[in-house]
Amino acid sequence: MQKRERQRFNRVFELLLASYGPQHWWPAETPFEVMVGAILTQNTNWSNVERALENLGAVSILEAEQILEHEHEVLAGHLRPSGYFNVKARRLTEFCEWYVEQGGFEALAQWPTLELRDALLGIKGIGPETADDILLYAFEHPVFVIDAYTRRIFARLGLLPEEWSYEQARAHFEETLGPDAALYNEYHALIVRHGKEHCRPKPRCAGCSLKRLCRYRAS
DNA sequence: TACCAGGAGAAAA
DNA sequence: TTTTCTCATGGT
Repeated sequence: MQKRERQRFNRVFELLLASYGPQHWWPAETPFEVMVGAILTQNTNWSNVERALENLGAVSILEAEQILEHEHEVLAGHLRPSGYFNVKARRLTEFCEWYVEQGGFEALAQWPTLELRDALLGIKGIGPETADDILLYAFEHPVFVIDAYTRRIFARLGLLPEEWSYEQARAHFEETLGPDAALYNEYHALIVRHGKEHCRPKPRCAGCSLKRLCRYRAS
């Protein structure tokens, strides 16, 4: 059963990779920038996040200590293009306070996966998807990221029940594919690429150019 | 004009 | 416990 499921998941990955090629994720210069991007991209188009990151980079506040030196209004002003700027300024500040308290990247890189995940989920504003983005793309832990595109695409392919919780879906991907951070990295990036281009909420995959992928069904 | 975008937490039912 | 509401800019 699991072997068959693994073949299905691998087939989808092969089709995506053949269609789009390697995505070289995450689009960031440093692990900390990955973390900032993961918070800013919550329910927001990435192009808007890039504007906010450019604003932060332009005034040299792309390090945790630098972010903490700024007032909420100043930080929120730089984050404005990413939307929800007041919420995200608070979330980014709370995250940076924790990050600095723990000793920064080098210290956190020594933590076991589950311990780090639990700690991240304990920070207000860091939910499961954001935590897993950070774990996978900043710390290279083998954690599969489940986002809206993953749910939509795999539900339409008949490979993921829509009613499953985040943790159920993540466990299913990880048990099916086996622990492989490099694979998870590329797979999630390809899912987002395909989701952006061909799998919008409505209409259901009409006009999708990936005929073989979108016709693929578990059988 | 309406919809959508790489969520999360608080409030209400 | 589950559902609904709020946060907000920018592109299509």
